[in-house]
Amino acid sequence: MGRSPCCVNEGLNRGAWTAIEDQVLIDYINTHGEGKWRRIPKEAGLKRCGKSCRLRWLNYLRPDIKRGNITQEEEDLIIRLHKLLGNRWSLIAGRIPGRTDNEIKNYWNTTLGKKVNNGQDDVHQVHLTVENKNTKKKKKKKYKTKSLTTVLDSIAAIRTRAVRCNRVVVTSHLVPHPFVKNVHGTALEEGINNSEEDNTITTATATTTSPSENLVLEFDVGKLFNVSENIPDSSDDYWELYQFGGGDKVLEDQYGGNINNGGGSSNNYKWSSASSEPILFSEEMLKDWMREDCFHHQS
DNA sequence: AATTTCATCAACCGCCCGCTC
DNA sequence: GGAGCGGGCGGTTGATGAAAT
Repeated sequence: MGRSPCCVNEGLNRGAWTAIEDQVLIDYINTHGEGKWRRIPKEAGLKRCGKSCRLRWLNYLRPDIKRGNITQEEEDLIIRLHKLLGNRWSLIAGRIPGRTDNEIKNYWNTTLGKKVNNGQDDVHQVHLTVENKNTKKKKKKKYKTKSLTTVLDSIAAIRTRAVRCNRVVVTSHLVPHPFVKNVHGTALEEGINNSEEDNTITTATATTTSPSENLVLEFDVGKLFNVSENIPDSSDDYWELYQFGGGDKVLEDQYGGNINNGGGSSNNYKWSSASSEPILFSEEMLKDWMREDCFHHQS
């Protein structure tokens, strides 16, 4: 049995919202509050899908939405958050007061994606010849810049949803990198040194039968990112973002975790969902993340 | 001035997840 | 345990105005 549609489309208005519709929605939500979106069209007398009402409210009508151009500070933050979180626009928007995920996503796709693109090397400078729908009648092809997401997708599979990352595949040509060497030393060929004294990643194990094969890292992300014990160094990016976003409380809210920050020894921090599939990262992301200055090496 | 191309962004679409029954 | 619902999310589309030709 298929999934029932979110609403009956017949007789519903589509496209841009009118000022009257906006006012009806605002009045209704001011009286009854947010939520129960599917009830709203019926009860407020709007000829709109409940989802459409939700979107209109969240992206446009909400009183706390900030209007106007994205500032330089916000832009920097978006870039850094995107580096950290990928295309998880709602999470990024959650760290930027007054901005919506839709707005940030649009801003990225139209402006920042290109900016960041221009600062990268050739792998991002991919152009595709595609037929533009608007010019179809002219039988003319033009170049259209692919979105960064699409470009990255063409390089490797990227899981953008919040997942429990417990296995990472590092392609063979990236394995002899300082990060891997520093963390695992000669363990690549001899088996991973899993002692707690000398490894930053103390809970990781890795398997490979020869140096030419892809390295599969398996680890317990809960232990790896035990925020109560391994608070990042105040000099690194993550710590800044962590502080900006409100620290433990935000992680708890966003990931549904239960963070023990009271000095106890238990680690019950959890991620929102689990997957046993390995996560593949693009070469560019791996290179960037493996920069020496990305890691705080414990002495 | 007219036409074409480009940039922007609100809105839509389809998928996913958590919750309830 | 599974079906269905409600809500959330990210990707994509299309209308519109600006800029270029």
